[in-house]
Amino acid sequence: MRLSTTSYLVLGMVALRGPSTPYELKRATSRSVGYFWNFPHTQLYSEPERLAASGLLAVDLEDSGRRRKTYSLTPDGRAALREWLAAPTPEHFEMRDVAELKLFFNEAGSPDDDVPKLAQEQIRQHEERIAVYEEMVSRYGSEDWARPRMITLELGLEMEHAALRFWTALAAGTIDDLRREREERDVR
Amino acid sequence: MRLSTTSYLVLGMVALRGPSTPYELKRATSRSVGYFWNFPHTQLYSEPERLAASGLLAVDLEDSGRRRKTYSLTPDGRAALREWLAAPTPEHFEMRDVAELKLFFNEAGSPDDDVPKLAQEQIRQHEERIAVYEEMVSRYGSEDWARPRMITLELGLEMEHAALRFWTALAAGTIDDLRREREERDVR
DNA sequence: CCTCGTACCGTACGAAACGTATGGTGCGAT
DNA sequence: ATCGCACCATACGTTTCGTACGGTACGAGG
Repeated sequence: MRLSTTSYLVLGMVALRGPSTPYELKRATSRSVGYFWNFPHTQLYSEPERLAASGLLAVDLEDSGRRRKTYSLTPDGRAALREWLAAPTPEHFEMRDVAELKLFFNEAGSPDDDVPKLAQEQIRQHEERIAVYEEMVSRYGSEDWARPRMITLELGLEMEHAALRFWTALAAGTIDDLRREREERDVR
Repeated sequence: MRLSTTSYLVLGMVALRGPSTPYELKRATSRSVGYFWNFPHTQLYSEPERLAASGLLAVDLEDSGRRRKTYSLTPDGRAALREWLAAPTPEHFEMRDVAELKLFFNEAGSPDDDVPKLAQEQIRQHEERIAVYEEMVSRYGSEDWARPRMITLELGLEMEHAALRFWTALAAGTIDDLRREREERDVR
């Protein structure tokens, strides 16, 4: 069976807390590790079931009252967790930011200038951020950050300035690139 | 029809570039706006189709050679984009970071200390990062960052210290909380 | 007691996203 | 002229998402 990151999150959480019910896992993750790996709470009901089916968790059913399942780690589960922890980690992380998206399209404008500008306030905030980024870049030095597809901000100490350079460069450059590309096409 | 963020990304991109084929969109997004909103390239084939079905894009089929569809913005599409840009933006962004997850479970250890520690080098990097975060926090001040469920790091100028405080606090505190919770239960 | 309200807890299910795998197309090099 | 490779498009099975609903305990107020 194929294990996703969410699977390991469950495994890790059960290892951490000992035998747990889905609801307990939900409470324990929501304000901690959930920040690094977000998912709907329904996964905490379905995922342990999958893991139990593969023998990585053991189930214990409540005999009375509320239907409730308590999951605990099996030796196999512990081994899987251990293996995952030991395995090399991808050097990128993913992010999805609606606000930055909007700013992107706003800055870019549309061919006939018909896309509405965002509120002044939002733009001001954006500019402040850019300024902060630039200051940070100058503090941490600069480097090439380009990466193929998929998320891809550098991790570790590199993270800060890679991310910041990225944002800065994006706001400063890429939009011009797109404009240029468009004008070239329009000439033909 | 329900529009997702990806829908608006397509709309915005077509507004930006003018009439485009999916492949052109793919190239244009992959190294720019795709960083803020990642998705598989197949979406750039299916999503415009959906949008065309709702009349937000117009399709133009190539008559010869390679089967190719060129999409362009309709007035309705432009209106939808405009509406989205004008609408209030959620103040959070999402992230998914496997490395931070691993560090979390590593630091936490397991009840019987049977989960393997990560390599020294990874831990060193983590500690360096924490140090940087703490320095930044002290530069930008501090504030409460707690948030309900769902990703939720503050956006804007707040972003840096909220995110940094979060990481710092997480590494320093939450794990102890979980340990404590576990021990309490074990006593009973 | 006993009901009613409310916070707590669990799951079903349709819709969307994902990602791999595959197959066609054109163009330049040999 | 054909071969090879980069370019481009889509099908389709799997996973994830998130909403919406339904049951369960427990305490407050009658």
